Amino acid sequence: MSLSSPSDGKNSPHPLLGPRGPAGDDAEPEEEKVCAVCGDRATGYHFHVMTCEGCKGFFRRSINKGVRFTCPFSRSCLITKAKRRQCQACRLQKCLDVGMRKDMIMSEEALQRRRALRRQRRLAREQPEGLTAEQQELIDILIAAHQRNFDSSFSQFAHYWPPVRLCVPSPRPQSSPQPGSPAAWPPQPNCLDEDVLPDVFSMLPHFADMSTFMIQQIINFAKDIPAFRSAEGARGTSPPRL
Amino acid sequence: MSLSSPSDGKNSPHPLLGPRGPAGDDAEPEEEKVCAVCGDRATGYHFHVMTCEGCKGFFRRSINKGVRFTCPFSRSCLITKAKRRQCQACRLQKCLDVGMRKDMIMSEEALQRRRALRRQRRLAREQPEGLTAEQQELIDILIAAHQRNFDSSFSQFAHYWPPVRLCVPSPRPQSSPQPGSPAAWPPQPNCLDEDVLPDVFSMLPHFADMSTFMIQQIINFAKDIPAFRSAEGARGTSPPRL
DNA sequence: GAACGTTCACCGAGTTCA
DNA sequence: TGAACTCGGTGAACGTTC
Ligand SMILES: [Zn+2]
Ligand SMILES: [Zn+2]
Ligand SMILES: [Zn+2]
Ligand SMILES: [Zn+2]
Repeated sequence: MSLSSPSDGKNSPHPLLGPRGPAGDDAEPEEEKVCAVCGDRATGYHFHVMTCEGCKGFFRRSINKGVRFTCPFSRSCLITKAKRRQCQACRLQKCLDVGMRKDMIMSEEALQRRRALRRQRRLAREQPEGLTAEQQELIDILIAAHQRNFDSSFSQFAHYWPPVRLCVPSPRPQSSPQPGSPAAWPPQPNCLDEDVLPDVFSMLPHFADMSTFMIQQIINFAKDIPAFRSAEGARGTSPPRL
Repeated sequence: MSLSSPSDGKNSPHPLLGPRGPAGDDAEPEEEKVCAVCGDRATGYHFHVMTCEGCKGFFRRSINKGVRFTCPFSRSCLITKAKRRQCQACRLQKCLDVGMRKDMIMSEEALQRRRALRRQRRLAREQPEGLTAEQQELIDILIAAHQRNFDSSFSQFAHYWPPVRLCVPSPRPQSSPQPGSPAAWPPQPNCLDEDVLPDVFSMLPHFADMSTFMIQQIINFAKDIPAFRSAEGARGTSPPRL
């Protein structure tokens, strides 16, 4: 098998994994699954490389701790299943050589979020919450509508940069930001002098655009709620087309 | 994200417009079915764009969960079949860029309605399914016999008016109803005086007639039920001839 | 048949503990 | 340290509706 070439067609999902292949022929579940680092039995792809459980954990721990190992020998130790624990420096080097990617280790911040989310879910699962089925359904509808339509990161507002920054007219010879570039935000306090106030009016069309967008979001949210639609039908009022 | 589409040949105007391929060669396997997002084999239009099953599911899940992905790189990752799982942010961005429409994802409310309707139909379909064929047959027989023999409007009782109304002997010079005419029913309260009680006995023949009619109806109903007929044969009892 | 949703093994991250 | 876990994302296969 091609040695762990980084461009390897790792897309081989073993089409015979299903109903077992020991039909008699091939008779070889034969695991090409060999750790690219130490040669032990691999358990799958870990950080983009087929490795064993040991090298998987070793790589994550080493990278996360950020320690720098030192080889007591000539930095060319052979890494085998039996000797992999002898030299951490060469083991880690081998991990990197075969292509294990440190960027596939979750960041500490991502971990925090994941842990918090999981704790939350655990709690919610263990607290039955004496709610009616209808109540739970309504809650689900509201949550889904909110999640679908609320841009929690406000990334859509990136399309609504003002044509000219408010602080540009400032006499200060500051680092003049390029128009439209997302730099120097929020505006510096010195930008709030009243000498720039007249320009505020020139921003009105921009504010109008943003308001339109926000109202659109709210309408989309409301459209996902049956109570709103039924009220609309009863009153014959239709949401404005935008 | 205009620059994230170097290999973005998704602008192919019509991969398979119309029933005939452009090649003219009939019997064209036409593997123009390529996912506009990742290049994998597409399975049809999903949310307004020709995509594979993976991108279809990914798009629905991502939108419904409302999560906001963050690209660990420069937000210009190439999306291919092999690498599409590497960066969810760029994959979702590509989905939106090629025109996948989030408004074609069913809202939670629509899903709940769909699920409820399906449960209802399933239940209605499986409820009778829980019965034996014989049981279902017997139910049909009973219903048919009932519908054939039960006079749900009691219109037949119109033939059994008493020859003389109970309240006729009353001294009151009321509107003496013509015999056999369906008027002034139910009897007025003043007819219930005990001075008319002796006349009740004169009604006995009338009651007998009515009872006879009703029993007749019941017998006719029973005759339409095979279980009754077989019991009759076994015990040698025969229904009274009327 | 097209295009929605649903299901459910499977995969690979992290996590636990001897 | 690593074998054995938890668990959420993934996507091929499938069910349903029009
Ligand atoms: Zn290993
Ligand atoms: Zn070494
Ligand atoms: Zn795709
Ligand atoms: Zn990216």
